[in-house]
Amino acid sequence: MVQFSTSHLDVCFAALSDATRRGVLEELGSSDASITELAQKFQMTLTGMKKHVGVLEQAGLVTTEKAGRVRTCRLGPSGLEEGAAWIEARRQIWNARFDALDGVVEALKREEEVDGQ
Amino acid sequence: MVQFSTSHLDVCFAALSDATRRGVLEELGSSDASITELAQKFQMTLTGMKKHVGVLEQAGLVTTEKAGRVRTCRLGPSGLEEGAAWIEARRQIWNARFDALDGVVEALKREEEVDGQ
DNA sequence: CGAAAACTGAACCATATGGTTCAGTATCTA
DNA sequence: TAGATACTGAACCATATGGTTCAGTTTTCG
Repeated sequence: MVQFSTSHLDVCFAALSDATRRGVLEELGSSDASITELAQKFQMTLTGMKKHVGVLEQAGLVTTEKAGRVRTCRLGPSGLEEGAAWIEARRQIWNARFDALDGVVEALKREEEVDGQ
Repeated sequence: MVQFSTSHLDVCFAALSDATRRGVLEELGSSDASITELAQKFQMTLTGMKKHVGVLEQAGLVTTEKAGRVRTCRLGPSGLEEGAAWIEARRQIWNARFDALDGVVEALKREEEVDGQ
């Protein structure tokens, strides 16, 4: 069974709960960027953006590296895995419960078989 | 392309960023519960737990119904769908980028294979 | 060298969050 | 009807969050 490191899920989901930070992740999905570039894109001071990047970094969602004056931000190596795993595990229980309530027992049965529970 | 209702993702991820609330969701995954029961389980005042339930309800993750004195909480009908969809979409970009970069991706791939559990 | 660019850190501010207590209200139940 | 149970709401508190400004520091470049 997967063990969820509680505190990391905290910071991971908290990082994702801000629209600006999700925007930064999308931005970095298409290309790496400096703090300055991100700050301009999101109409924010350098300092403000640096804080957001700090939060994302803390959550393992991005990594940064400074070369000369410029700190370059890129997507982290596996940041979303844990959060995705937690959500997927919950979703199985979720859907099983609603299938049962709807009277559509097929999915539930299948879940139970796989689950070994 | 999927359009993500920004403000709902905000409240959804924010709701998930607290360990107590994730615990409540797990609890409700096995059975419905009253505010009192949840408060006892998580060693918290009624008022405190009611706030947490309020946050989860706002996020669409639980629904509640009051019968007599007792408010019963249960899992909401589709609360995690949007968050899960956002994460999955990001993960594809994520993984594509790391596939291109090579490196740490092996472990990540293995995770994905096991994911079908 | 000297000035501009890019970041960093401290300090500040308003608001939100996670929790409490206390004082209700509504609903059982004896 | 009286008292216990279950919740509700207001008020409060400490800390966190999202943002700012301002005053640096380090690099780059003419």
